[in-house]
Amino acid sequence: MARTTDAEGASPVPQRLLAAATRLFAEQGYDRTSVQEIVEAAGVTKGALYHYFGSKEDLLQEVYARVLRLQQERLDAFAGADAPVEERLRSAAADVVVTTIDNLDDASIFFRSMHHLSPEKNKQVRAERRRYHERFRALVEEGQRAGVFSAATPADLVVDYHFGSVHHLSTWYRPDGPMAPQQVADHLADLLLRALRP
Amino acid sequence: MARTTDAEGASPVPQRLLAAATRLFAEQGYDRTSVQEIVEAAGVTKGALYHYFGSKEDLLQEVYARVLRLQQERLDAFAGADAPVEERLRSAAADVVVTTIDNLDDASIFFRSMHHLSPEKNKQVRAERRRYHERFRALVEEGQRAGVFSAATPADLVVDYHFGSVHHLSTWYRPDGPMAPQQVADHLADLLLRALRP
Amino acid sequence: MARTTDAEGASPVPQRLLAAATRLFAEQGYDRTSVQEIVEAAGVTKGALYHYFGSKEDLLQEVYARVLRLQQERLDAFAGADAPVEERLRSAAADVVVTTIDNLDDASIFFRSMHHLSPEKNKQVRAERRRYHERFRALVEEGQRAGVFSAATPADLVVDYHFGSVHHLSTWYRPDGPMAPQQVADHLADLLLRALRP
Amino acid sequence: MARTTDAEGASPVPQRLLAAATRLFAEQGYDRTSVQEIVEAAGVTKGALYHYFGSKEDLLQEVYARVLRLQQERLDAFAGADAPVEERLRSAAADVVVTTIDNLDDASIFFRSMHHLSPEKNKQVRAERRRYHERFRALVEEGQRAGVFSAATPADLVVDYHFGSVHHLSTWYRPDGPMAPQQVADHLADLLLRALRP
DNA sequence: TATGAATGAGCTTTCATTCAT
DNA sequence: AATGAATGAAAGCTCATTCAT
Repeated sequence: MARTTDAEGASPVPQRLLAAATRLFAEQGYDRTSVQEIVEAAGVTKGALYHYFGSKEDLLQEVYARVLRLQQERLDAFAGADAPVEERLRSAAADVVVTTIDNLDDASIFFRSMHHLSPEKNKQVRAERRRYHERFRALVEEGQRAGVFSAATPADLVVDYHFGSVHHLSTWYRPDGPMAPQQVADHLADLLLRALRP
Repeated sequence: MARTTDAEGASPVPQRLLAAATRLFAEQGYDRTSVQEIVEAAGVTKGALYHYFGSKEDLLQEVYARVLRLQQERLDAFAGADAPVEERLRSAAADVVVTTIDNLDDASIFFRSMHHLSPEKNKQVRAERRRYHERFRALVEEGQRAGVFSAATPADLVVDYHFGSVHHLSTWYRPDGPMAPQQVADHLADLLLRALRP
Repeated sequence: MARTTDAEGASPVPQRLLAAATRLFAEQGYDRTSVQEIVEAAGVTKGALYHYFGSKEDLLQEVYARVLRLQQERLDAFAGADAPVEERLRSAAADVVVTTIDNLDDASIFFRSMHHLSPEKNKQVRAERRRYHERFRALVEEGQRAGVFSAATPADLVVDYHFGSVHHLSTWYRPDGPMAPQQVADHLADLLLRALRP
Repeated sequence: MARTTDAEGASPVPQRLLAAATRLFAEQGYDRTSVQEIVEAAGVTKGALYHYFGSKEDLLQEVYARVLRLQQERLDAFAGADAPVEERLRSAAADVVVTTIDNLDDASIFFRSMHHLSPEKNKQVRAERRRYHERFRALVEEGQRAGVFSAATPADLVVDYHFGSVHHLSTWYRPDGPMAPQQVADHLADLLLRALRP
């Protein structure tokens, strides 16, 4: 009866399905992953999947929702801390790197599979994504207004510059490589802060 | 025979197929694009496609090959110019942004569909990609050795930092938005150079 | 008889299920109607349905049984009345038209979905149907023996001729059309009686 | 390798598919017939079916189109003949009965499966059906104006009365029964003409 | 009396690819 | 050089029914 690690008995069925889907979507991409593979990995049948999720796409959306919620919570915590703005930006910028590396699966899916969502759901995800972006941008603008950050570059562009590098992590970062997640995070946050020096 | 895309006097059919495939892959993704759609868009039949290309995947590889060759040529030109290293880096960094925006289709495909290539072909593409990365890194290292760039961050990471933002362009840049390609390019190059200030 | 909507609370669960099934089978056909739709329309769950009915097919059979019982009762009343045979035939022939129009849903199901019943149940329904046919035929034969109806056509065929037109009603009759049910009934009964003139 | 009677080699693939579908739809109904059954009966694969027909529904529509064309042609011939109106109506009314009996499969499908067509296609079929009805009605009206038919009943209703009995044939007529198709046809046409006597 | 999670078989349709011509 | 009929495997999804509670 032994199946894969996500197999039966361990946790409630919806969670098992979500975990299996996350791993497989990240490994193979959304289109290349069949519903059959997902249910086999989760140790259930198709009927069970469709009992809990309306469609394969719904499963993808749930993955997104979970990631977005998590990242937003962390950003809010770091951005709202009681510290100078440059420290808050640095710690938030580094944290998103570490979190992303710790969940490279989620990150791969995030940037690669967004276009598989229906327009409607895509809009929803983009809206939440926007909230995240804006919270980060507000940090940059706060520093620019305070004069501790250069205002030479529009804050929007600064945010996209940094998140580009986060997005890119899943392309090049390897857990068995020479750099620890925290090291990478420190370097990337440092680059951001240095770019913002007045 | 003349199999390459821009070669002399080749039949227009392969080019038409390549162009159609590029557009459709960018719009819908590789998996969501059927061979039938491609041949219809190119105005030929399936038999013709399989006469020129061994498989759908071959078509994708050709798209990659074309993009990679183009970008490598441009980088070589900028990096090898007769100018101070900071100017050469700035112009190369800005140029890749403009070129990417001018060919957002290619860029979308590039970062989204790489994993659809077979391991063998993937290796080939990664090798060429590596050459590109290394030429860029060499520029950074040259500046670091010369003391005009800070050496606080490993050059590799600097390159990935910048290319992350380039990669990210297809996610957020809109041609009808407020910023012209050159403006975006100048800002992003500026951020890079500022981050490298000693 | 208080059948408000099919929603919960109004009437006993089996009736609610039967009413919902009747409407949905008529609207969409037996195969196109899912058990899920039926229980939702009836405001209960699947378990409840399977508590009262052994299967989806049983539900269909109940619909048939109800219709057949009703029509047989009416025919018996009209055919056994104390009146000349031509009046009894005319009123019975007209009544089945009015009753059918008043229950077009039942009629649609009757002629369209009979083949969904298992052979066993089909036989049962056909037997009851036969009883109905024979009571009607007896009326015709009575008139033929009495010389008030022409005997040129076998009574069986006469009955099928008339019931063909009744069957056909669900194809063309529209409640919002120009003719009232009773008008249609009078015309069709008249055609039958005229065809039987010696 | 022996398959059913519709199997490979006999006739072109589309015809084989159409023939197999007609038989199966009539025997089991549209919903109960799987695409798999059709292609097996025709001795081809699913891919072949979808090469020629866009969908299962398209197959049904083709069956309809063929029947409608045939019946319209026959009616036009009989109605336009050079003979007294009562003879033309009688022969047309009898012919549709014989033709229907000769193609009981088509008739079963016709009246049982119309509602499986999409609204769009249903409209198309209804329009052609209407043409047929109107040609027949014109015959009745011609006789009514000429005074050879009673005008007591609206011509529309007369037509529906007769076609009800034709429609009904697939419910009761059995080829191995006591009456030959032509006998049934003569009786039914006779009933119609008798009902129309002034 | 009633729930609803779970099953497993079956459904229609899509698609990259082959091959005789 | 090019066609297009045909394949065969796999896809996402539906559904009547069961059963522990």
